[in-house]
Amino acid sequence: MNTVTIQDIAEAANVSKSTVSRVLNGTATVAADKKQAVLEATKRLGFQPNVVARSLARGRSMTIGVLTQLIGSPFYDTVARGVIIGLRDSGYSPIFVDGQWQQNSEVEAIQALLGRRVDGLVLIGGGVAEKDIVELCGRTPAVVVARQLSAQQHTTIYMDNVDGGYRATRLLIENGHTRIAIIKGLAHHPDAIDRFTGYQKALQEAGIPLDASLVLEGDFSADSGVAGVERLLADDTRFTALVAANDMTAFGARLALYRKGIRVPREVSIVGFDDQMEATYSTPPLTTVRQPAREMGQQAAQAVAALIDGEQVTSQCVNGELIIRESVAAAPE
Amino acid sequence: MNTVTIQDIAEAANVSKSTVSRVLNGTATVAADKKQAVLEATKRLGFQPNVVARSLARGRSMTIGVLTQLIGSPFYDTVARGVIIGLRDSGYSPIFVDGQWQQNSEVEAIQALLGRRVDGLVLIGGGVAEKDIVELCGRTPAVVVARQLSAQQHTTIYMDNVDGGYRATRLLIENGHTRIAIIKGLAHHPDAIDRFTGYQKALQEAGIPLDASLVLEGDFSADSGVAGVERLLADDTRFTALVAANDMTAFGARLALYRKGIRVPREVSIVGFDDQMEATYSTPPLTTVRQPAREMGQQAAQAVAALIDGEQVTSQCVNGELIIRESVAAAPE
DNA sequence: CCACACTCTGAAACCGGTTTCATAATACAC
DNA sequence: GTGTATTATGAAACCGGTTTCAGAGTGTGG
Repeated sequence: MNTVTIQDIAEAANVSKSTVSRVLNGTATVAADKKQAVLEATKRLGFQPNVVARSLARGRSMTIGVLTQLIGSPFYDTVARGVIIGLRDSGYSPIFVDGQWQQNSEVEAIQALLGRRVDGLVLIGGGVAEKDIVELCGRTPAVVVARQLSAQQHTTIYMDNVDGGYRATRLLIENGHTRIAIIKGLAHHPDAIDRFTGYQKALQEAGIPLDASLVLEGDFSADSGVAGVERLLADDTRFTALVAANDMTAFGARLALYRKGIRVPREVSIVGFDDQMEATYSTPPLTTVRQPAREMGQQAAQAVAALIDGEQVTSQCVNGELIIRESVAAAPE
Repeated sequence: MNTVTIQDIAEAANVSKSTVSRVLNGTATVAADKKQAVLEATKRLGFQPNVVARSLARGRSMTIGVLTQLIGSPFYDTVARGVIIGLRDSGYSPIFVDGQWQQNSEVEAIQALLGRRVDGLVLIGGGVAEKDIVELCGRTPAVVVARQLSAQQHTTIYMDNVDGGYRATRLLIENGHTRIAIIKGLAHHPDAIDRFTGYQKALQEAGIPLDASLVLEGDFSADSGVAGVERLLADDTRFTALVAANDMTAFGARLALYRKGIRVPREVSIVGFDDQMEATYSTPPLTTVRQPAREMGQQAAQAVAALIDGEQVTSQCVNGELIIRESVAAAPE
């Protein structure tokens, strides 16, 4: 049975609960012989302090609540993994809840975390309105990651997606492409909107008019990549390059092209977003804008720990990194 | 401030703590007017019960500890996701710790969970010896998933990897292949060993002698897929089909073949393991043995909840499902 | 030898809930 | 109308720790 309590130790060592606590936490000096006795009893009885009781007494739970959006892209998983890594050796344990990209379930999830009296919060993505976040969290330190917020009230760590979209498109233009299609992400998703903005910006800068027939709707899924390319082909829209909302969409697009016997990159160049693991090993290896997902998660973890310790933490905007592989080539004649 | 306690509600509603608790939990009948007053005060003051205190008092924390191995393959992530889904609406929240595939850190991780007085444990994969698991967990219900244990002491949910390896190889044989290479997973990983056993079994049954030059070491990574194929090619070993330890390895192998201009599946057929999301969209779409990762996680979650409720739960051995796509074709003449 | 400072240590209060127990109030039967 | 069963409710104990507080014991200085 695992129910060895501090009281049992106290009796075994012939001291009081208080003394046991002091020995175990090193909060005060204790006579060497008693200390020894306590330590011995602890070992002998296999005492494991009850974290729940300790949390209650101390008012700190030593847990960080993590709200994540697990459905869909591997990106959020990677951020979450980063949080785990960032928390390692910090003494905090993460506890995860899933927002499912739905506002009401996100709110519920955050409340569940708060009810557990987490010491801090990491919110990965999500769609809850900014002011609600502020209100919900109250005094609990929180950092928002992989999502851009306008308010200064929260520490946020995010990638500049406008810049990312711009650079992806820019790369294609530099390779001589002018007929550049784009398959967008979820219509209301800020990342998707920003990337599209970057796309437009690059086009405009190069004096290439925006052609609506080259702009396809999508939802970050591989299927929407397939559908986008099929649509382009069915409409007989000429294009020599493609910006995909993310790598999954790029994979879908690449498959649709493969099915039609269209060579990548000889006939069509592709750029993705995220740099998920498989991008390195797709055929051809995918050129993509790397989102430093793990690093962002890690930073978020460290930021929230710092916030709990009362330190000031500033928001971070990281830039994506263009990973050049083999899915982009010069535009065909 | 979020520190509204049950005491505050009691005062506001002019009743005792006990009554508040009874109203909130429905544990006893309370006069309608007092009930009303309590509910009103709860709402007005925005009371959120302190889960930590409640856990301590009830002796149940309503959390399930999940030990996962996050490093590496997407498979474990998917199982973890399944656990989250399986726990949804059960009232339990998962709390994750990472074992990093290292025995000592796994033990530490489990102890951390136990210290948090989790009500149950889900152990995903991992390498801790069986008897240690039994000893560690003590009275805490635990289920082991994605790992086969011999002892009956724990509920375990796992895939039959021997059968999986057998069926993958069998498929290739049925397609007329006799020169079937295999790139194995981590040397001491039970899944890898079992899959290789299945491979041998299929070969033997078909009267094909085992050729050591067709057996390559690997570690479940895409890189080991690349290396395996390069090795085969460098040694000039003839092969027309390839069993990969998992999908990532298959992707690596496929890329290495692509680099050499060897067509898949026309010249070489490939079978993978896992059916991770990208397998559907690789070029060509990968034929693979699907591990029902999400389902296994989900089942594990439900099993542990059932165990906590004192129900009997039996171990489950699920069979992998052969997902036929386009990476396998008849052996060339 | 006494006063005072300082070090250890145990008793008790506390964290915020749940649950037992006793009692007051009410209902019901006769 | 009295006795008894039943119901509603508050006081207090409890979960397992931490922390405050006060007292005992020891040491030092005058």
